[in-house]
Amino acid sequence: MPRFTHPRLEDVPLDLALHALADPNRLAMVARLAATERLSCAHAAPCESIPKSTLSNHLKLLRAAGLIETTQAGREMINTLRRAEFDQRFPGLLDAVLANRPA
Amino acid sequence: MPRFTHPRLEDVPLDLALHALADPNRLAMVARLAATERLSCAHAAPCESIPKSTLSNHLKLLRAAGLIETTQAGREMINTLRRAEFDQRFPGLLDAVLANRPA
DNA sequence: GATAATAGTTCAATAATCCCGAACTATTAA
DNA sequence: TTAATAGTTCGGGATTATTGAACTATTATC
Repeated sequence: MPRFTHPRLEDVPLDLALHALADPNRLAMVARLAATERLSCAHAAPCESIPKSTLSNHLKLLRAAGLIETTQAGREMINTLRRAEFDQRFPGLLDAVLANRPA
Repeated sequence: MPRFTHPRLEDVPLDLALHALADPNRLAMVARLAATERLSCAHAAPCESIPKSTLSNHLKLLRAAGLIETTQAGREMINTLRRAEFDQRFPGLLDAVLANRPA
């Protein structure tokens, strides 16, 4: 099973971070993680209708953007927001984005 | 000659705004406009090497995102940042993005 | 005025990305 | 062992991005 590689935040360019956030589904997942701390991939999904492979791809993108960390726990993958690190790298950015997210 | 249509900011979804900003060239243009107030398309370009058609397309995207307004002045198109409107629609967002932009 | 130059748009074709079903892997449950 | 679960990876079709070439409108020059 894959052991994921997580980038150092200093290696994440702003563009990549913005791109990761510039999608309703991904942003919804980030918002959930911001509120919930730990979520399996399936539980992080914004809705049931989104296919597994698409979801997996979204989470991969969020990982590459330094937004989430994924660790294996049994047969689940547990995702957490790398909030402190992300906030240190891009001060105020995630707050501003989340604050402007539609309800 | 085209008379551009500019969206009402309330009709601009967050995703579109973030997507518009999630590109180094477009973000550089926004930063220039934030500093310079009025720029023709060519002068808004972040570098010489970027082709005209690409530049035109970038500016179209920025318009669609409610970030810039383009008006014709002679044979130039003058672009200005719709900062007040954008800030009202997405409070703190543009500030946060610009503040985190690489130098 | 005609001609050329300028500033940018639009079009069309190629390149790069995204999405998602199908097949696969690893772990737990029966 | 067999089945179920949780997710990844792969491949191809659909979408989007990039850019050269042709075009349009405006100003400058002769």
